Amino acid sequence: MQNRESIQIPIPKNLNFKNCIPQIDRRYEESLYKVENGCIRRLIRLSSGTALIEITADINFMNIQLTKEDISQQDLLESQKYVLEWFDMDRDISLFYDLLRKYPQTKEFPKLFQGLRIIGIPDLFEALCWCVIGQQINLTFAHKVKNILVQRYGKSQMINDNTYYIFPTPSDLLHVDREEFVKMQFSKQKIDYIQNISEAFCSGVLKKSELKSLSKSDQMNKLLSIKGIGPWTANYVMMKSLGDMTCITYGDTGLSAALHTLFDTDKKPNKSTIDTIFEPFTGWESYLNFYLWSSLSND
DNA sequence: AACCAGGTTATGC
DNA sequence: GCATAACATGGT
Repeated sequence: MQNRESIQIPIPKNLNFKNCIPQIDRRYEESLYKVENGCIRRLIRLSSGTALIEITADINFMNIQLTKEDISQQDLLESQKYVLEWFDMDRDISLFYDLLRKYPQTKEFPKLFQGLRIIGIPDLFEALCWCVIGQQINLTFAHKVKNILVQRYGKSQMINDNTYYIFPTPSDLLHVDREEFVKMQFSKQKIDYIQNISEAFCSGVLKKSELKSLSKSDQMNKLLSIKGIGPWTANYVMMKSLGDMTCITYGDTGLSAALHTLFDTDKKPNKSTIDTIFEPFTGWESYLNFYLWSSLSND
């Protein structure tokens, strides 16, 4: 028997739910959540089982509807924590906005993207797999591959005639035959990477909570020690999953394009060029990186 | 039809 | 250390 409960979270300064939605609801197929009329629905994993959350917002509050069997206080707490992390709500970004206004290339950002937060990927394993899938292929295709993987190996639940999926766990993928991955259009190289990463989680080499307690350079080294995780992926997941605010996705196609357009750099700016541009944003590199990505689809 | 895509590893100088 | 090739295939 499904029960329903709701939670209200006051919306912090410089968080605009409506302006966050385009970052979640891209024009790609997506099976991990549904976005419709300003409402985001997705299945999430709580310690006592899965739950559907439906997120809406008015001017002052974010409203989270929880659907689950036997909802406990703990479930409500964990759901709230999930949303706070997903939307990076526990952060005051006004200092970042002050910095953006200082420079001609970014001074319009606070207006253009008012209240946009880094949209996280709370599941570290999902973030890493997404990086591997997306490596060197176009995003349309990458989303197709991800959706097939999710629908085939992720847990699903039917609620009110809709099927919702959760990204597969490392053990869900650990023993999937290579042939099955080939059918899903993974390259042999990417199959190795996915299996390496799954194994790292299953054996305890990689664990989000443990990684979060390490220093930045230790996190980086641990991630880079796994075959399939390079500098781009390490920075990406540290930004999107570990809450590190100082990440730059060097070599990233989108970042390069944005810097070329806005800062008149080479089409593929090198590390020192990028560092010079990011230097004044120390402590907010991830946000600048994220806003630069957003600037690509906003012309 | 050619070129590119939310990169990473292996190899060679 | 830095440049280059191989990976692998759909999208534009």
